[in-house]
Amino acid sequence: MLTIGSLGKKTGTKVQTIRYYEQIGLMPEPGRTEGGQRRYGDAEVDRLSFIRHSRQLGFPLEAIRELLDLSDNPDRSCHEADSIARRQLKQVELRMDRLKALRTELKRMIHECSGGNTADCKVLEVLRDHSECLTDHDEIGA
Amino acid sequence: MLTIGSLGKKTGTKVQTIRYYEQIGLMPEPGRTEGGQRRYGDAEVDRLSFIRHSRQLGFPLEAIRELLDLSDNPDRSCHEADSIARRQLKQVELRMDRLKALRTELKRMIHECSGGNTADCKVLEVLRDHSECLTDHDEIGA
DNA sequence: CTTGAACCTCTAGCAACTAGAACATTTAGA
DNA sequence: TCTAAATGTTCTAGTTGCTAGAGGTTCAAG
Repeated sequence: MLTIGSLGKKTGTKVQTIRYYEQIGLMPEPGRTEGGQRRYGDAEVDRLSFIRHSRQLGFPLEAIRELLDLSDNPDRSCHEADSIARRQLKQVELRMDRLKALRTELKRMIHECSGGNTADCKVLEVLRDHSECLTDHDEIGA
Repeated sequence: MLTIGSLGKKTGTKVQTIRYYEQIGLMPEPGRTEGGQRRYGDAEVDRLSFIRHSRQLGFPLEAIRELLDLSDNPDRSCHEADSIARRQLKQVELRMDRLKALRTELKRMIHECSGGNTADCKVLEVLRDHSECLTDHDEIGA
């Protein structure tokens, strides 16, 4: 039986995060000691690892909820899990494209900066002038 | 003199967002009509464009605050603006690296999925098994 | 003068945690 | 067995960068 702290260490998860997952129903309510402390078994280690790994792959918690659901019902079609993963791949590729464009523009603007004072700073100039900009995405924040 | 709505249209910013920027002190408090409605001039268009463009390049609002500050003081060294931009470039490159690893793993897991039911779904299997994982970044969510 | 679009403030919500206060329990050593 | 430190508990509020809604006011056109 693991304490919440050792579960956290085993899975690379902060204690607060585990409690948060419990609160939103991603993790089950675990057993407690007499004194009221949480105690976990192997099933919880597995489940939390699954969640963390999925998070590292960028899946949003709602997608993970679905995936866990699928995982709990071994007779359902694999199709759904596959399509969730494909959706996620698309997101990742979209973000990569956007980041590529950003990198290009950032590099250009840094490259052209030659020091001096801000009056003729290329960085600021580029930011001021939107016209040469390659990126006209509506979405923001990579 | 522009209303908040037309300023928004000109700069591709939602009205709520403009008011939010004002609230956190990124945009100045504008003049008002007798009836209390905001009215903007050219300076505000420029400032908001600067902000939006910077946001599109992924700069966090705090960095933009610094950049605006530099921009307001033309005699200060360009060095600071440059280093903010470089910091941002580093962030972007870091994110790209991470996304590349994620894409690889997602592709692998989708590729290996052959249909059937979830009992032997590769997607779920990969998520369950952390051992083959390429990504062991602490940070999450690309 | 009326109508309807656009404005106003204020509050709450989103994702996915993170941090802190104030207190309780557990565990290992003396 | 006692005690002190480490770890646990709940609860609330903060983070970032907005977005949405309620409920009311102002503006400009016809």
